[in-house]
Amino acid sequence: MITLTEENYIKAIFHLGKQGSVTVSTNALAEAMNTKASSATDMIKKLAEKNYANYKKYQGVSLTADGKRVAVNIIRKHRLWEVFLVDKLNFTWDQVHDVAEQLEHIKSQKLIDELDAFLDFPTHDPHGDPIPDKQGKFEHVEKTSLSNAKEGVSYVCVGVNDSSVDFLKYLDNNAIALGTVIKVLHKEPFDHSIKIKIDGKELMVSQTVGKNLFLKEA
Amino acid sequence: MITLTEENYIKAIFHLGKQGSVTVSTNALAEAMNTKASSATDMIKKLAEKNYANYKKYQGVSLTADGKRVAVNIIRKHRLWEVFLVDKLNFTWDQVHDVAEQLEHIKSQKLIDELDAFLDFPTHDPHGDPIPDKQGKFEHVEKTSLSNAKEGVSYVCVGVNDSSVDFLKYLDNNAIALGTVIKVLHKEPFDHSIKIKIDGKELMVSQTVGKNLFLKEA
DNA sequence: ATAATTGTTTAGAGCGGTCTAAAAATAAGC
DNA sequence: GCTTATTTTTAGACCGCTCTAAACAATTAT
Repeated sequence: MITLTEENYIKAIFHLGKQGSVTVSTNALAEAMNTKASSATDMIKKLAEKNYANYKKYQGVSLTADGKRVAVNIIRKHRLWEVFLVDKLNFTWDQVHDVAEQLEHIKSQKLIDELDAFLDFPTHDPHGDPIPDKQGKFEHVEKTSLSNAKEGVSYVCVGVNDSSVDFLKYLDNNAIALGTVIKVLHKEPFDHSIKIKIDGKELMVSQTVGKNLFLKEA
Repeated sequence: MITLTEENYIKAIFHLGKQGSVTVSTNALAEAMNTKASSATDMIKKLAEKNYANYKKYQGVSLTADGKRVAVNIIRKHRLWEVFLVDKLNFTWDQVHDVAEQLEHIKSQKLIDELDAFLDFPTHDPHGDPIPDKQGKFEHVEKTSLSNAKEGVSYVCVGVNDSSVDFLKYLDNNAIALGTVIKVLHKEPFDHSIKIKIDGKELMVSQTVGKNLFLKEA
């Protein structure tokens, strides 16, 4: 039996380490989980014990095939529930995260299969992230952060990294949503702020925004 | 903060003690929770501490107004989820219980309000039990068990007590569902089995069935 | 290359929930 | 009413997950 907390750690390792294949430091994991390094160490040991993680002392942690399977499954559930909340229950994209964090741990294969069908097999969640299919297959989107985008090029917004309520509200206030066309006008070397054009209007965004907004070339 | 386990104990006290107002013995509670009496005692103390339960040593436990409010809220969530699973996700009434037991603990007021609206404010769950409204109001159904029904009288099936998979499957196999009209032909004093008529066909059922099937007069 | 800093692990403890074993209170039998 | 049986509570322990404090390894600086 896999425990709630174990699932959450596995998910964190997956996200921090680019699908769990890159090794993640104990501190980074602890920070992501809002716990202390010692707690992370204990959990890492347990995950290694149960064959969900690869671990060598002082060398960080990555996921085994089993661990990745678990992670992808949770992510699938999380994102399907997000679609449900937005499409059927009138949630906005900044309201879904906390609830989906709870719903993702419900254990029932039939539930998730039926939900998938009920939602008509969606491929992306409300933040633009791809939903793994039943086999765990991911459609990998070619995306770059706004910070790494090229001056003078037009992009389409395909996702966000930070999904905090504040950030999503900021985007709403500035008319940035999935599918919004964004042209990069100028990248300021001094403070890494970026001047962009949305729907004819110019807008100056900070480095923080640049790092958390994902685009693909239009 | 109220814990998962606390919620489950409160729910059990509510169900065992006729809406939580009747005092429940430690053993009965422990049995319902599949744990030992010592564990139940500990939890009862904690619930009393937090003002969810009335407790005097060796005198059993009942719910305070607060405790009842919590219980009703969980039951509301449980039953709404059951409706969702059956109406929207093609679950049968014997498949919903375990999943609803998990879903009932999801914390989000908006979630349950929206779900209620999405399901068009249902008043009963798939087992015929009433769903408390947002204010916790219960429609109390006048129901008797088949065992207590009178010979020669016709009834309508309005609910079940035991919602084990086996029992619900048994009912399905014998074409008994909510709304089914049942006429009580003869109650056998010797083994308390009961002869009933459903849809023109006669059927003999055991005392166990009689105790777990709820009817109201047609 | 040695010292200082940073990152990681261990040791020991606490909390929530469970258990067993034993003690205390209540209920039942005669 | 006294004894026996049952129910309930207490005491002490363990597991999962967390913490702090201290030890240990790795990295960086000088």
